[in-house]
Amino acid sequence: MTTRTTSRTEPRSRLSRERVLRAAIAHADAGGLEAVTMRRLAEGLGVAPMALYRHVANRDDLIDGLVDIAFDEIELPVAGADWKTAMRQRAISLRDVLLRHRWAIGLMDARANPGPANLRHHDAVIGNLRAAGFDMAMVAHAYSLLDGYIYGFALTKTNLPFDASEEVAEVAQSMLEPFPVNEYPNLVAFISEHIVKPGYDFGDEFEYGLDVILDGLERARDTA
Amino acid sequence: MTTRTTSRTEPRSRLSRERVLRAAIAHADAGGLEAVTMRRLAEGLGVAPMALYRHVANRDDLIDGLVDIAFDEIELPVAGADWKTAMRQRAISLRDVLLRHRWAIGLMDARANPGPANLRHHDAVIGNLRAAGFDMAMVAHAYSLLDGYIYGFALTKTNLPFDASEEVAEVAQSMLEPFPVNEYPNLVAFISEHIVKPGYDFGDEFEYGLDVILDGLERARDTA
DNA sequence: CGCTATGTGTGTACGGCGTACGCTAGTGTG
DNA sequence: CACACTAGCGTACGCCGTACACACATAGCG
Repeated sequence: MTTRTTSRTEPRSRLSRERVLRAAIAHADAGGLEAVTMRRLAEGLGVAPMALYRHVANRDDLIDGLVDIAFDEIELPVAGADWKTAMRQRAISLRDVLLRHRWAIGLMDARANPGPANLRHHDAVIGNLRAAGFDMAMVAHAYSLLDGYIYGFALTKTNLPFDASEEVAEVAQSMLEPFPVNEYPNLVAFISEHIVKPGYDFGDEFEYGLDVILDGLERARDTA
Repeated sequence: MTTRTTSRTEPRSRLSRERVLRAAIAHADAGGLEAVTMRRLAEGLGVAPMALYRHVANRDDLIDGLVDIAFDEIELPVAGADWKTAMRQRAISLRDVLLRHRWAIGLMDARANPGPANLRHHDAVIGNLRAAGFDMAMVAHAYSLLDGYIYGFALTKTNLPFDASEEVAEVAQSMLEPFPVNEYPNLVAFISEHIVKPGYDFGDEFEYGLDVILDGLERARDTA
């Protein structure tokens, strides 16, 4: 019991920007960004809605805070390592963060007010590529290709209207049901002969594509 | 004057799903999906909000309609052409659609109720790759890599907090302003030595990355 | 012509949202 | 003790999607 002040003061529960952000992340992870409403947040924290505005300027500022927390969760590329290893690991880490915090996907590169974790991350990636002999133009090429792919893959995987591979078959069937049989023969063949087969998992595609990209970038750097 | 019915009937303006969707696209293109509210739509069409519900089931059904219109705007891959040419052209067309209809980016692959244009498009792409000698596994690899990149690039470009290259310098400066000088040396060098230089345009990165991917896929198919 | 069924547009209302504004009560510093 | 500062609150406003019951025009039919 740290009771230095006279009266009992607050035994716990004092609000703070940190507590608000943590509650917001929990809501967002569970129900998407739209589940993050000031009223629900306040209720969960046992506080009136307007109390939140003492700690965040408005909903947009709150979201800026969420995004920087997400950036902070990305493993920075290991400084000394081979660039390909380092980029591969940071790509996988970024993908993991995006799948853990689906709400972040459209936001990570969209904030006009980036936080420190955001800037630190980009600084480290650029430094790693530069150290590996990429010139500025190749850094720009590599960054846009890698991040485009990573964000796009996470976006696609997150948005797929099914979760587990067991559901695929029924979802696919209900999608095609309203249309004449054989209207889309290639699509039907692709789904029935490959996608619904045991062992296929869309999530596995990520590393295949990543390696195609990394190999391509290496070749481009070496022939430049 | 096609006056077959007795009275003057309606001189114009009868509502229809088509008219509602067209109005919604205009709003979305101008102000994003959040600008598409039933009330604003109705006002623009000179009609009461609830009138819209005779033509769309609800806001979600309306968005399903928008997405299928976007799919319909993608040029299908030319059937007879070399696969690389065809994929390149369809990728560029898809990117153009996504940049024209930014609101579509998170939605194209997210609908549980895809429309006919959506299915027709995927059927054509799969058919083209199959005809070029890609086996089912390689079709899956190629599709996920290409679409991941295309969606991700569009997402990134759309979200960048600046539009024209002239603004880059000031935006970058205002981003870094709150932080100590030399806190992010690699990032600062990258921006000042490359991004703000005349002639650099992030939009140009798209085709560079696209060609890296297409070359990588070709190599993978041939060595399989 | 009149009668009736059908479908299109309307008015009202409800519950939820973000947040502006002004108040209160408790705290830390002199 | 006085006082400024701060955190939290209550109220209110103007948005949002949409449920529901109704008005009205039209079309089919005798």
